[in-house]
Order: sequence, then structure tokens, then C-alpha cells
Amino acid sequence: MNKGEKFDDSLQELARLSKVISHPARLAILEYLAKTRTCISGDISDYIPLSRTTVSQHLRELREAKLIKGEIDGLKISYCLNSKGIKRFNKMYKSFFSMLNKAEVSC
Amino acid sequence: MNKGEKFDDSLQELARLSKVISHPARLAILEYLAKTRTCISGDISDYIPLSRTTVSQHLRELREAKLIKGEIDGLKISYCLNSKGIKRFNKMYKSFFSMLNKAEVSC
DNA sequence: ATTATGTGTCGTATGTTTGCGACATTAGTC
DNA sequence: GACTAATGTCGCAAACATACGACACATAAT
Repeated sequence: MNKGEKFDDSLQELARLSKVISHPARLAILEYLAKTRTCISGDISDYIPLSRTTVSQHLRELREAKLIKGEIDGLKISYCLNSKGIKRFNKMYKSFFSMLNKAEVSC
Repeated sequence: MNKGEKFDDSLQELARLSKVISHPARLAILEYLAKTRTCISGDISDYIPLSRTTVSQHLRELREAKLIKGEIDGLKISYCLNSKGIKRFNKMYKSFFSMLNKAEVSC
């Protein structure tokens, strides 16, 4: 039950980040931001078939995971990809999976 | 609510696979199988601080996601990495993230 | 100062995941 | 056949995630 103790930190962080991208809405948001590099704000909820409230929550999770950034710009908020955070995630992902790929499979 | 309709198939599948690796226990199992290429069976539950039942459930999820294979070998079951499934996952992951990395960030 | 607009946060309902003990199953051993 | 060992499956409880309407908050326009 003592989650903090049971598993290796790096496994826990990779798990945490994977969870963030484990929802189609969040992937769709990232995809949308990649396409419209103009970092448009929450009219993302027109593009995605979910209520504005729900989209806002997904945006928060993405922001907390440092996969996107949000900048206040007058009335609107401009969201965009956080390439630093994305690269960090990529690095963790790669190092885990290259370990798996190096392993010999013997069955 | 009609999950099947809302999002693109490829997003949904990437989300589904990401969810599988979004738990430290499942990552720990994969790591263990990579280290001990001898594909040892469910004494994984000695290595991981969870009950045998719980480990067995995680193994099932990994198997259903085609990230591992299990072969009956007399009384024991030999689990090992499913490199084909892992590669497939890697491909999906890469194609999504290379799209993100190509995007210009404008804020 | 009132109103309209773009947002975020709270509370709540409903669904999903996690973890586990108790039971079932199957393969070898005596 | 009865016994043990290695597993898997069922059913429950507790924790967590998802979705949303109602409300609160700011900024800008009138």
C-alpha cells in the first residue's frame, strides 16, 4: 500500500507519464496542438467531443505533466506543446524500451 | 459516451497500450523479464511486493496487450517478452511523437 | 457599473482499476 | 486415487479516473 516505497523511482515516473497519455482525449489534444501550431485555447472543446469542463481538466493534467504550456494572453489562454517536457518523456521512454529490446527472448 | 465513435482508432489504440504500461508493477514485470532472460514464471511475485493474485492479473493484462508471451511448461508457466508486440508498440509511439516533435511551438 | 466572454474550480455521479483472499483447475508424485 | 504445487479466475472493497453542470473569477467592451 505504501506506494512510495514499492517501486523504483524511474519506473514510477515513467508509469505516471504513461498514464497521462493513456486517454484518447489527451492524445487528441496533443495532436490538435501539433497541427494548429497557433496554440489556440479552449475552443479545443469544439474540436473534441467533450464538454469544456472536461477538456479543461485534461488540459490541466497535460500541463501538470509538463507536456503542454499555457500562457495567459488577454482574455484567452494560449496553450501549446512543451517541447522540453515532451523530449524528457521521450528520453525516459527510450531508455526503458531500449533495455527491453536488448533483452534476449528465450521462449 | 459512445467511446467507439469519439476518437480516431490510432489514438485509441495508443491510449490503450499506454494504459498497460502506466502501472509501475507492470513496468517492473517487463524489466524483470528483460533482466532474467530465462523467462521465469510467477515467482515474479517474490521479486515484486504484491500478492501472487495481483501479479497474475498484471501478467494477464500484459499478455492481452501482446507485450509478453506465456508458455505452459509442465507445471510451471514460462513468461517472456513478446518482442513482436513490443516493436509494434514502439512503432505507434514513435509515429505519434515524431509528429509532435515536428510541430513548431509558437508561444 | 453592467454585461458578455473565456476560463478555471467544486461537487457529484458513474465507471474503471487495483489489490486481495477464497475457490477452482491442472500436472505431476506417492 | 489422494496430495501437493503452480497457477488461474471470481467476487468483493477501496481507491482512482472521467465527465459534467453549476458557480466563481477575471478582463474587456458598452
